[in-house]
Amino acid sequence: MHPNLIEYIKRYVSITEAEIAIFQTYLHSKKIKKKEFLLKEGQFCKSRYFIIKGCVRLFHFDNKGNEQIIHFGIDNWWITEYESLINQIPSQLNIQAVENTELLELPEAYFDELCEKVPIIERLFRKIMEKTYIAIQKRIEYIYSLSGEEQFRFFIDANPEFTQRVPQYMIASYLGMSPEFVSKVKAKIK
Amino acid sequence: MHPNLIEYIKRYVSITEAEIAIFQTYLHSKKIKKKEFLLKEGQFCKSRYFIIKGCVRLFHFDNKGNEQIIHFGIDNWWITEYESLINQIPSQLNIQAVENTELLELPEAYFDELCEKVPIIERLFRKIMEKTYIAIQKRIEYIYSLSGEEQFRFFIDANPEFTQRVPQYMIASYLGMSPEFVSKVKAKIK
DNA sequence: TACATTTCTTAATCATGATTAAGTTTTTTT
DNA sequence: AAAAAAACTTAATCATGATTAAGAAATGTA
Repeated sequence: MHPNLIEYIKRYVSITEAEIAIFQTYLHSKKIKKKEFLLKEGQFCKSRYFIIKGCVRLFHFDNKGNEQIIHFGIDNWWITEYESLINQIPSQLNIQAVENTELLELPEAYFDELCEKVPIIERLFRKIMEKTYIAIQKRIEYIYSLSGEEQFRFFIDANPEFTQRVPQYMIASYLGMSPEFVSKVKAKIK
Repeated sequence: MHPNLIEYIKRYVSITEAEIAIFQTYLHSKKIKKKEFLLKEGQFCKSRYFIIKGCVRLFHFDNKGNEQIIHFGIDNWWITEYESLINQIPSQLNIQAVENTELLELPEAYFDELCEKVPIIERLFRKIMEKTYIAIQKRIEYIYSLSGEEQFRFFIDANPEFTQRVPQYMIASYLGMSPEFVSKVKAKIK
């Protein structure tokens, strides 16, 4: 198994070499080029993906036809479209590579089987979900308590790596702001 | 075990009578009166709570000293403050009863033990978290794609029971709007 | 190197929804 | 039933950040 994933897992749970070996058999690696899609609107999402290296964005088109970025994924993040994956319905969202991206794919079809063989995996994903939930709840807190300018400053302070890797207009979209406004705030900061 | 919780569990996983019986031994019932606190800022959150009947709100005070409601919990919802519970840090949020509320308390101290005895519980909570995550991600989608007026209309259409049970200014706070604005929109609807 | 595409910037105007300030209605308490 | 407190309404003014429109800079491609 890729050392990044082993290290990631060990941040959440204790796991044996044998358990890792079994987990490994359920994963296969995948590479997508910049601008390629991992999932398109209307398709069924059938896997969870661990990003070894790269960056993807999860987005949809809002009622006015504007791209709205829901969130990003970068190195050492799990990413998937839960609504499609869990409810087995067509995805309303797209997952697209922002950079050339190297992933590990964990197909959902065998996920329950894996959890029965290696119950610690169930715990791992329960804990990942809890952390993810804490993060998204904080995001809502910031949306409501900070001004647009404060949100942008906070984002670049908290995620300096994104600022390098992701075009500014995508950060604007993620933060629900117009690119023009971000440009104005940026000019003010310098 | 309370029939509401049994029914709730069965929506997510298959569970035997024996497993329910074990789960039961980890729960104790609790009642809080309207305006009483389940958790106060600064305290450590040590349990997950299942609401049998009633309504609570999870809120904090923002930088301007305004109450900001993060979310509500009503009948047949699990509620807790995950950041405090998982990271074992003092809570930044309050949980307060909006109505007299009847709960089942599941202490976190024995949660891992319970999951080892009854592994299906780990799966149950993993699945609950996934559903919860889908819901909160949709909330972010609506925040960014709907106008304030649309968000309010959508909320009351999707949650007519809340409109009856929760004061209007709390719904305003949950939606990140001023009570005056909600009042204006409501007048427009009639 | 030149051309094309993508991304970013600047500035003017406009709209949504906050704030302020009264006043009214409803609910709770005495 | 009266008084007090809590919740809601209305209307005027104001601010944040969107929209529009144009152009500049950066990046990619022939």
